[in-house]
Amino acid sequence: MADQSERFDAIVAKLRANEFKLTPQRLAVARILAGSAGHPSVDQIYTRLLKDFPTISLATVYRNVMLIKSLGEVLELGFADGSNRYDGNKPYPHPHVICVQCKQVIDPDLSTFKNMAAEVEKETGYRILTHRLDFFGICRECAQKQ
Amino acid sequence: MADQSERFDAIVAKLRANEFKLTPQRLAVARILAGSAGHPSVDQIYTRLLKDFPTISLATVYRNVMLIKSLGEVLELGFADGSNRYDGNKPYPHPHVICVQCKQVIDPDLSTFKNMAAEVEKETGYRILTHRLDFFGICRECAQKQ
DNA sequence: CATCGATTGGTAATTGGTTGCAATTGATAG
DNA sequence: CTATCAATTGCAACCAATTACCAATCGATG
Repeated sequence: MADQSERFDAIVAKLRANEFKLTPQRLAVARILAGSAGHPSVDQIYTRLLKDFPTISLATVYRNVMLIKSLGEVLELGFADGSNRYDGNKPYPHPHVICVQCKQVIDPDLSTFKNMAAEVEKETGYRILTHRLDFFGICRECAQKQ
Repeated sequence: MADQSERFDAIVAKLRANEFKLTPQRLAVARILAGSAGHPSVDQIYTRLLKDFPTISLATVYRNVMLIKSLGEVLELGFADGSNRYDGNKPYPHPHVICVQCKQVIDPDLSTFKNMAAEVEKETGYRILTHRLDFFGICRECAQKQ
């Protein structure tokens, strides 16, 4: 995992560079995204922020996550069921492992996943822009609860 | 690509084994899925069927695709934008390459993607059930049209 | 050929994440 | 202190793929 405060600083720098105001709500969203513990959904970010900002609006969280995403500082993981998870800690494509029961999302360390995009370009003639590699399974905790 | 008629026969065998009636509409859906040329959406299957079955209902296509999917004979590729593509030719997880412009979906031949699920299980302690590997890019045809 | 449950066709309803909008707030400059 | 204006709030509305519903029809069987 990348350093959390470094990532926070990078996001804030991008916001500054594009002359967006640094409101407390916006900074709080940035701080959570910089950590991205568990790859939170917008709703989870919203819930966490309610403690410090009891009147914050869900719309505000949406807008700020989208704003930071538009600056390239957060990776959006959209799933077929309509749910979205966000990773501002490593805002570039990388493999994920998702527990289908508790919905936890973690980053595995894969030694073998290298230059596969290059191989695909050679094989297919496509110009590859991005990719997704997701593994779906049951985490240790959920397996024990059975 | 697996043999189309073999796949069709396999799907029909599964339908028979589970005592579902072999209606013309159902068989036609099975035939398209067995080929899965271009990894069609439900709507694309529906449009193709309109030529032979001018009164077929979209609901019928949905029902039969879902039925064949429930028998494990078709792979569903759900995307974050809500679109779904189906592959009854290779109904097991495998890599895909998607053109973000024309939405064409093809199957690349990847030599390096092997036993990655096993590596993930070892690394994370998860019991891996399935996976998705998607590359998004621009196909040759769309690249030239620019 | 008769029977009966499965299937079909046509359409309305659903769904829940996301966005639009009017009103309000709050930070900043003068 | 006041004016200004972007940001935020709170809620209503959206939206399109999918599902539910039900009467009419069909497939399989003996």
